[in-house]
Formats: sequence, C-alpha cells, structure tokens
Amino acid sequence: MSQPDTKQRLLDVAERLFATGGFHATSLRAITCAAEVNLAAVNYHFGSKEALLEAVMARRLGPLNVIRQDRLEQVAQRAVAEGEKPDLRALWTAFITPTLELRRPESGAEYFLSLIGQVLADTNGVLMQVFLRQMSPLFQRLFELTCQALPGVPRQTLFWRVHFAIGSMSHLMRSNDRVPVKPEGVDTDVDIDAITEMLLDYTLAGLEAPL
Amino acid sequence: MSQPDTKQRLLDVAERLFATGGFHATSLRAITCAAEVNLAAVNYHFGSKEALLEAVMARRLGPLNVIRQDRLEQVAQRAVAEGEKPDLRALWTAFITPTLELRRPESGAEYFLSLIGQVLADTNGVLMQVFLRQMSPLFQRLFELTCQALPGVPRQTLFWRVHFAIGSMSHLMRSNDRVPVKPEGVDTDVDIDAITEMLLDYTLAGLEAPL
DNA sequence: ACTTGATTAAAACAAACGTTTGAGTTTCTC
DNA sequence: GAGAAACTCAAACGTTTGTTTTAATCAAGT
Repeated sequence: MSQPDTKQRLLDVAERLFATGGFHATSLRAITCAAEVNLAAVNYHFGSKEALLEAVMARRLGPLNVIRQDRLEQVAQRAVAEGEKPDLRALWTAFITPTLELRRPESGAEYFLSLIGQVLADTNGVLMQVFLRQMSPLFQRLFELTCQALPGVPRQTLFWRVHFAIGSMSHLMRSNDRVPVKPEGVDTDVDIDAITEMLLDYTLAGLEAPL
Repeated sequence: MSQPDTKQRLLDVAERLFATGGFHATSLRAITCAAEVNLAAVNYHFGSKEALLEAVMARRLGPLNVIRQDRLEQVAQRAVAEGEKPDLRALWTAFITPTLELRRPESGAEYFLSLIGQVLADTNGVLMQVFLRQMSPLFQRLFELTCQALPGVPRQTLFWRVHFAIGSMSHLMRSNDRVPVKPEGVDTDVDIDAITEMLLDYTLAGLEAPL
C-alpha cells in the first residue's frame, strides 16, 4: 500500500540498474519490480524515464559539484592571495578526490560513480545531454584554472590533455571492480586512496608532459 | 529485388547507427530502413542483432589487430635483437597510431572508431563481451611489453596506468568531432597526426611518471 | 528450359516498452 | 469527520521490438 520511501527506492534501484545495464537496456518494469513498487509510480513521482535518470544524477551530482567547486575556488583564491599561479596538483586533487571518494562502499554511491562514468562515454545521447546541463560550468572552470597553472602549454594542447584526463578518470569511474582483463600477478582489488594517488600521478605527469 | 551488396550495406549502416545511437537504442528497423533492405535480411545474413554487431566489429577489428600485433612484435623483436628492453614510445605508437588512423575521413571507419570507443565503456554488457573475445590477447601482450619497457615500475601500478591510458584513448576514439564542451579560443578541429602525437606524449608521460 | 540454392519480401508472432487512465486507498489539514 | 491532496494499483493503450514464417523472385549451373 502506501510506502514512505517509494521515491527513494526508485532512485536507488534506478541508479544501480542504469549503472549496471545502461539506460536504454534497463526497462521501467525491471526497476519497479526490483524496487517493489508499482509501474505507475515512476510517472507519478518523476514524470518519465528520462526525468528519473535526471533525478538519479542530480541527487548526488549537485552536492558533489558543490564540494568540487568549493575546493577549486579555494585553490584559486589561495593562488590569488599569494600572487602565484594555482597549484596544478591541488586543482586536480580538488576535482578527482571527492569524486573517487564515491567509490568507497560506505558512500553508498558506487553505482552512481559507474553511471557517471558511462554518461561521460555517451555520444551526445540522452545521458550526455542531461549530464552537461549540470556539469558545463565546472568543466569550464577546471580547464581555465589548469591553463593558469600551466601557462607555458598552449591552450589547445591543454584542452586535449584535459580531455584525455577526463577519459582516464571516467574509465576508472566506470570500472569499479569490474576490470575486463586481469593480467597474471596483478591484484586489482586496491585501496581507494592508493588508486586516487596513482590517477593523480598519472594525470599530473600527462598534463605537464614536456612539449 | 536482389541486391549485390545487401550485406555490406547492412554492415555500413549498422556501424554508423550503433556508433551514433548506441546498440540498445538502435532498432533493426532503423538500420534496415536506412540501408534500404528488408528487415528479414538481418536474420538471413547474420542470424541476430548481436551477431550483426559482432560482424560489424570483426570486419575492421580483425585487420586492425593484425597490424597492431605485427607492429608490437616488431618492437619486441628489435629489443630482443639488441638485448635491450622494448622502447616504450614505439610500443604505444604501435598500438595507438593504426587505431587513430581510422579517425581519418578517408578511412571510412570513423564511426567504427567511435563504436569501439563505446564498447570500451560498456560495463560488461553485450558489447564488451563481443569485443573481449577479439581483444584479450592484444591487451595482454601490450601490458606485458609495457612491463618490460618499465622494469622499475611495480606491475600493479603499471596495470592501473595502462588502464588509465586505455581510458584516455577510448575517450578520444568516441568523441570524433563531438566534443561536448568547447572552451573559448580552442580549435577542436585538429589534425590527426597532431592529436596522435599529443595522445602519445600524454600517455608516455603518464606511464613513466615518477614514483 | 529446368532445377536448385540463394535471396528478398511482407506478414505474422509474441513479447516488451513507456505512458496513461480511472478507481481505490492513504495521509493531511481544517 | 469531511474534504482535498497525495499516493498506489491494475489494466489498458498504442507503439515498438527482434525473430520467424512462407511464398516469391533471382541467379547459377546443367
């Protein structure tokens, strides 16, 4: 009958199923069945499948973006106060670390992270359009601050390097522990902090690569 | 009536539509309509939608993998002959350059490249399964040779760095000229050779990042 | 010209899809 | 307690989907 958390259950289940199966390959019936709510609840609470997706993304992306934006601005302000250019590692730490924190099981957001990773791979489809409405300002800001941090690198080169960096990061976001090919003697079950450091090292080296 | 190139048209159109719309969001009717062939032709020539996808991938991935495998082995053999470790840039040039060549309009394979980029983002769904059947050996080989080229970097670290590199590359493969966010003053319409160099620089710097 | 195998076509099948509808139930406010 | 708003439910709607079926047509070989 009446359930106090229908909307929440739909969001949680949709997050998981969209992440593991993809938006288009996940039906509303699969979601509502897993959430143990009625099919019509989706349209009642959200209006449409796409709106459900948008709600799934907005509930975590909003707070995540606030954190990242704040941290980016702190780095920028510190640089201004010191009359220096922004610290590149601090910038990308501000962008990457809160994001990968969502990878921790305790965050309850690991599927969300995977979903966002997939969104970043969407070729201008519905996922990407929804996502960009919420992300463009942050991407722009990150890029501009990175340009300030690396004044000797042409803007165009930096654009592509940032593009590559987003690619690495989103690839990691998607994979969780689902790494498709595991070589011998490699333990893929690795600590979040360690992998964050590795990604930062890799990204920083790439961004700063000699011309 | 009888058309000499029904199968080819299906492959071409499927490649394009799967690449631009995604596998699940592209119907067989959309493909057959665009190819101007009958719906039953898909099942007649390929057996199923998934088999069509597999054929789409195999027709270019097979030859591409032969080229890449040959070039990788050349680098490896040169190193053995000289009693040295393999040259890292040569390895990744062998892997990346033939791949990004497909980005050229003249190759007729730009949609294929985008499709493979999407496959690399698939979370163990049908796309990834089809793909891995054709790609695992090459990935393994690339990883092992990269380990040989960088003996001072722990295997596990290298695994993740290669993972990041694949992420960058696939992100680039997917995007073509569809870059979602274009900052001011950046020309995203860039020469293939230039962008290949940029990706190689970025990737090499990341792989070789100091510990 | 006939036969056989390959190919095409339209229709059908069974299932699935997102959305809508209208009735019933629950919750909230006065 | 009554009424309104919020919520749930099952059925229905109209459409779409991948696959199958069967007959017709084409192409190649004898």
